[in-house]
Amino acid sequence: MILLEVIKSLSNQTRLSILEWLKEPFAHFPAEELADYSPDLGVCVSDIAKKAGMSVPTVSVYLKTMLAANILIATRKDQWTYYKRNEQSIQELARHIKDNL
Amino acid sequence: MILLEVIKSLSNQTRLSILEWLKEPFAHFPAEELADYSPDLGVCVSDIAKKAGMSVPTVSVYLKTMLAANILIATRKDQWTYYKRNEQSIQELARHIKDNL
DNA sequence: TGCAAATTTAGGGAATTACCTAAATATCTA
DNA sequence: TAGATATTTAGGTAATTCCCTAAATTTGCA
Repeated sequence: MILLEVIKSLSNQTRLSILEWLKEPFAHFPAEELADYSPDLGVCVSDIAKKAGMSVPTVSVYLKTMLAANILIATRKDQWTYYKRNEQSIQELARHIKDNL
Repeated sequence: MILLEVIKSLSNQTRLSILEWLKEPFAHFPAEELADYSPDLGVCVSDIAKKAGMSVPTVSVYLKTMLAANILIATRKDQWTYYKRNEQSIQELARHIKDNL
């Protein structure tokens, strides 16, 4: 884990919020959009962009940044890319800060 | 704790390194400079700046940023300002990421 | 094949951050 | 009080980040 990369991927309010929204999708996204939601997949880019009130390209890049830091997991299915949290990496981050920072 | 503020204060390699150096001052600063070192106080600004290879003003601002985020503790003594880690806050950060992020 | 929907990639302006030097301030000491 | 040392504040340039629109790509489907 490259700590600086992970921290940078979280050093923006929108990206931090996305991570929180994905913790409980049903609490943050309209039910229609989650019609065929699965915890395996997560939420697609355009739904996240709508929630963030930002353009799809901006959010797409944000998600890729977090994916590169291994904080999110992406799955392409048909024409959608779904993102979910990487709970293991988030716990690893907490552990790393606790023990090594 | 304002998570974003804390994360931003750590989102720079130099600031991250400073936090690590302060974990074990004797492993990272010349013994002469630590002649009257005390864990209560920590290390002074100019010693940290020298170690970082950066100007004193830059490092002074960096340290203030981390102080504002409550990740460091500052003590003014005579004409020196000493900085040490705020271990409690660092553990609180780890806990916050573990439980709330 | 060809259109439609979702996403990604490119390109660019605005805002923020990085980091410097110079100047101002604080504090000790002669 | 004057000088020396440490730090902070101010001010500026360069690099990076933010976040947009336009264009290109991917994939499903008629």
